[in-house]
Amino acid sequence: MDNELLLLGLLRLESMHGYQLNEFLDKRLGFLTDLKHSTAYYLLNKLEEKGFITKDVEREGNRPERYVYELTPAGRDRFHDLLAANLREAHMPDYNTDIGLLFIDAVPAEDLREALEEKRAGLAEMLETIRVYVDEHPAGSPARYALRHNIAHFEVELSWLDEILEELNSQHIIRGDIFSCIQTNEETA
Amino acid sequence: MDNELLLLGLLRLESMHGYQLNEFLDKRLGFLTDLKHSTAYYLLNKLEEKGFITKDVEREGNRPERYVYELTPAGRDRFHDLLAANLREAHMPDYNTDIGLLFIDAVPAEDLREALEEKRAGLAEMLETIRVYVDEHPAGSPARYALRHNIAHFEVELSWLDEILEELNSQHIIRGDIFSCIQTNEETA
DNA sequence: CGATTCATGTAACGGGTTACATGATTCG
DNA sequence: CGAATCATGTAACCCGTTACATGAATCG
Repeated sequence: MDNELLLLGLLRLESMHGYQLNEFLDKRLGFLTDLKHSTAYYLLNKLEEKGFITKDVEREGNRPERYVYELTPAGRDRFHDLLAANLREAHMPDYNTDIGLLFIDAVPAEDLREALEEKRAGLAEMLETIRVYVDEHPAGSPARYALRHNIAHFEVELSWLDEILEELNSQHIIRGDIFSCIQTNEETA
Repeated sequence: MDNELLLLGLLRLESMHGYQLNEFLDKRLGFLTDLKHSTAYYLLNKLEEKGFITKDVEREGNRPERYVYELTPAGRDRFHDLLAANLREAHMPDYNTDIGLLFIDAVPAEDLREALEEKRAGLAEMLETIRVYVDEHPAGSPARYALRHNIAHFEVELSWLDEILEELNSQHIIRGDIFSCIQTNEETA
């Protein structure tokens, strides 16, 4: 759904052909999406079938033909619906990362430290590449909001890792395994 | 992969049958996974095919038959590999949420405020249910680490939303649209 | 006796990725 | 001339979800 929103949102301001969209996504929105080329083409076809966009054939010089997509009124409605849903919904911060954490008692302290240091280095590197971009975007622009949001999460991640690493270095020992999890009366829907 | 890790990690300490595993996941690990019953059964079969676990038929009284799974040595190796990978790899904090943020210039300020307030309320509620559990887990236990990690991310999310809401309330206007994104020389792999 | 629990699955679908296919054109 | 760019896709697969199916046993 979010990918659909992304495509509609781009076409809302400017009609584009698939290749052009993919270029934009790669080169200018690389910091907030990984949408693959084939996925984009696939989605464009689907959106056209559903009547949210229309396809126009175009050709520039002797280059291959290209299909320029334009938002329809129905597409504009769809965009607003998806946008409202995205802004309204609270969604869980990803917790799959923490699955490994549950089993740290199975890893020798030295290996654990090494692994987490590596993770930390990777995160720090990602953060640095993002930091460079944030200042290049105009203050108050949506992109800058998104980038700062991202940075905030990277920072928690890093300080979180630092906390664990510090405890590891101070001989702090992890007590208990996964079975020390207590019963949580999770309401079943 | 993370789900596989989770199942292997549970079976590492105790052989279990599918239903029992699912119960444990629902009632005691609900705060860090959403793994569905059918997915768990499917994964168990796959893990058995691959030789990471063995299946034993068991029956208690007149209850339906059940299949008790036990980790094999190959499974133990697999567990350690997946765990090492999980602990080592740096993975991007989810950015799909931010796609909506890119288009906030398309929403009237009042609607935007309302939507974000709703998101905020949802997040705050989730956070409260988690907070209750954290104190009930023994200090230094893996589960507590995971819970606190989760809480930290919820907190950034909330203060992040508060920041935006504050700017909205102080008549701060968002300038520029998605096309104000600059070119980021993302290295193509 | 009806609902819930115990226990295991299958079928269809959804969303996305990877790898592959195609073919002209322009660049070095 | 070979490589990269322009331009669009298909096929196979992967991981996971939803909805459905089954059937005995126990609970209230």
